[in-house]
Amino acid sequence: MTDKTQSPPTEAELPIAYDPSAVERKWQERWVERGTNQVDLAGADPYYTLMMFPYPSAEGLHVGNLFAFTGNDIHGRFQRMRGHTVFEPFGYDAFGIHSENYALKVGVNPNELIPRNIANFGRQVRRAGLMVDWRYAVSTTDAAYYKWTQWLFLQLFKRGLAYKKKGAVNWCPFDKTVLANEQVINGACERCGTMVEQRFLEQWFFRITDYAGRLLENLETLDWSESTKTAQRNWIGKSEGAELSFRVQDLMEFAGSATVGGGGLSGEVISTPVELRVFTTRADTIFGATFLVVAPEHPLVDRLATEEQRAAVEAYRDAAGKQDIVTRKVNREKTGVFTGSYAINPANGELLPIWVADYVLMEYGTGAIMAVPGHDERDFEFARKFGLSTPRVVGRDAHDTRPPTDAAFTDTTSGVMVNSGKFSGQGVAEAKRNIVDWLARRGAAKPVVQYRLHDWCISRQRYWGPPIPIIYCDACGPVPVPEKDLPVVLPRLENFRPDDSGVSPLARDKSWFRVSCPTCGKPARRETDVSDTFLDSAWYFLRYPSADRTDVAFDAARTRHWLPVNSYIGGNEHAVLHLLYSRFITMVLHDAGMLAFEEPFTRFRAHGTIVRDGAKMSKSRGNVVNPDEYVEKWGADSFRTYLMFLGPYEEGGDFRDQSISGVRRFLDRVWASAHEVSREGEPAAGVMRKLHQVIDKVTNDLPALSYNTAIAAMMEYVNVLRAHERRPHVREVEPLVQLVAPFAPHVAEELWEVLGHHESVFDAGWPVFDAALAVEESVTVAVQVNGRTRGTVQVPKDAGQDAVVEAAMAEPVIAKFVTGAPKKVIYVKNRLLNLVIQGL
RNA sequence: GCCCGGGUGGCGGAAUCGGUAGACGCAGGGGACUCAAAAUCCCCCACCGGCAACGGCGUGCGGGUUCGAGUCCCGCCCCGGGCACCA
Repeated sequence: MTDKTQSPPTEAELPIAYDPSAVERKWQERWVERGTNQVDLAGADPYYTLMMFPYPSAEGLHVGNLFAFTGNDIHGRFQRMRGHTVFEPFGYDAFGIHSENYALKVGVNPNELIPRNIANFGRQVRRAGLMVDWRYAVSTTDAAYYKWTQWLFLQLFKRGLAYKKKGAVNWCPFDKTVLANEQVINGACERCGTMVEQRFLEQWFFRITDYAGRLLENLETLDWSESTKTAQRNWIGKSEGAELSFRVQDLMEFAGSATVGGGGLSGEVISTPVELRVFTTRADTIFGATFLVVAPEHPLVDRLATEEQRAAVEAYRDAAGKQDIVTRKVNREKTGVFTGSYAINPANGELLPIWVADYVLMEYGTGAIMAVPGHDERDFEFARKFGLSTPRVVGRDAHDTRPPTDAAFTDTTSGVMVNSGKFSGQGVAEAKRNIVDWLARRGAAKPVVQYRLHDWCISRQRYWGPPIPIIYCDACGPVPVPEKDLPVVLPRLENFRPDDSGVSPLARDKSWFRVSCPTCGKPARRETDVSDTFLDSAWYFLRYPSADRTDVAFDAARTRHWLPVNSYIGGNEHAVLHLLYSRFITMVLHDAGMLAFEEPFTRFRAHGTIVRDGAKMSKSRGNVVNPDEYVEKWGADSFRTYLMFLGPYEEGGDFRDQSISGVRRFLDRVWASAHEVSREGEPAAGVMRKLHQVIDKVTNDLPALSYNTAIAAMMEYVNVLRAHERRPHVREVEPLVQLVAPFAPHVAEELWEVLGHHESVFDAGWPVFDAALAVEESVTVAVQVNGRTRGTVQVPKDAGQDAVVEAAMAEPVIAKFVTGAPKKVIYVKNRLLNLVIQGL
């Protein structure tokens, strides 16, 4: 059977050589002619498969893009072959700083640059053979798209979910724009790496914090990668704790009909002591509080500062105000100053000095804390520096009462309360509940839930984005642009470079921003900020099925039919922001009665990243893979299949030039098999057995995105198929072509035609697994003696233990280790026999 | 510091429930075909010892549980990513 070469085929018998470029050109044209990739939006059994749409960079398609798209395409093609009507749309996320900075760098207006990039990107994507229905492609930069982004803003505005506030914001001095907290990485701008500064500007925010609880709870219902869910949970950052009130000594608050001022207090003054409220998750440690700390921006700072301390407090606050947000957030030595005031610990009546320190953040909790240096690392550090005491209130046991000396004792699981009055002896969790209850009864505590999540700042003082649809009128205030006047078209600006002024370049175009008020008709001016790119991408999945509609953002019937998205694939770099914002927007529209569901993506999987030679691809390293080159050399089918083969899809892998040849050889062998088929006689039982094992394997691997192992299984089958000196039977090859189709669509179409079919292989269904054909009649059972493998025996499938023991003892190599009667025999059917002689 | 991943041959990686570690592919070695080369086809390929049969050893390190551990438990080390004064 190795004599395949005995009668070499004549020239005429040689199969037509596989020429990928010819095959791919042919089928890409034919798909267009036949409308193969056009989805019937009213089709039955809809399946919406989505991938994160790309930013169309000037450098063109990156292998990482293609890796992501291909994985999604395979999923879509597979679902189609299984009988679904599959919608696999494509689009471009082309607004934003990334595009604008590049335009600035090369000196080309983004209005020209972006369409050029999109054209190039589209060409590359088409070449890769994606099953995209281009009739529903979108670009966020089209007025027909961003009209609805603006509409979306108005929906939030209408519901009080969009508001303007002046706040400390992250300002990138290089990009000259405000950044969301999410876009600041280790204190630096995520785009350019410049250290971010603090500025106070009027900004538009979305009230995503109103949805924090739902965004967190709903995660339980989603079929998402656990790591993505964890990232979202951490970002939302729920903390359950308590708000505690500390009465400030000798400081009163006046209410009622009282008047305060020149003439002193009037007779009917109602005065109450000022309460300083703190948030804590460790109410159990209240007996260990030795001081309080307020943030420099805390509204009570002025009143807390005593005469003697006023100068020091003001100096400290001013210095803190000049610092950028980042410096404050980075770990560094603690600083602070005593206000001169004291507060009363509601638990034991002790007087606690009140400090101002910038390690307490105004944005979180109440902007004030009770410091328990014995049991909090930061408070410990602060207490050390300023010579404050660090008593112990939680010990390893009831006798462990001496103050921690080296570090705070932060263990909350095993500790026992000490030095805590009547709560001493209780466990931490128990004490926490009891102390909050006890203080609550006296009006000094209430249970509170806090989130780390901040409201979403959507203003950008930049050019390349959708103008925020608001008009400012001196008489009427901020007025939303009436929906009938949308879109507010982004005007073409020749000078779109941002400057230090803190206002958008759009503020230079007077003819654009000067308008009359939609309400009163008086002269007014437009908002000149544009919105965050993340807003563009927070709803694009809603737009796709309705991309051809000009009258609505998303058509109700189509949305009902297609959404939520069945499968969403994307990069983990968007695991937090994009997915969180999309979920938020979906919830808002759900609450507005426009969507029946509140979660947009039923299933999400993050794909891995591709590195090359063990390192991230980057221009500076010179290890960037240009897909065009490889498609040219090996064909899109080989390239796609190789990308899926180089590692587990959800982990990515290492790109090696040499290794593509193995995948190409595999496709060559499939090609040859299809051209050599025989229609005579019957398929070989052994081949059919392997075939059905592989059908089963591939059918299970594809939904799990285990593409690399599916390909390995198909390779194994081809090895079996071609191991015999015979022409393969048509029934051995047809299912193979179907299995290969999602990976290598062009070759599969060609071979399907060669095998005599007229319809697209993607409309030919999926091979049906026949368990009876896949069954092996004999199996190899490993035989161990005392747990060490000593050999194998070939036995009939499902053989009983006695038969296997007998077969094993018949093998001298095994029997020689059996030195006595087995004390115990472990038999795992069809797998393993273990004879235990010694031990036990 | 905290939270996620991950560590298996020369390389990329398999091993679904604790059951023959290294599937599949690349690279390498040998052979067939060829005037020759490419392509194709066949064989070998963790490491140590051995001509071989075979034996030993082996999944980052150290312990443990088990008849049996890449897989489970405890304690570490290293690499990649995310968060980072969030009370």
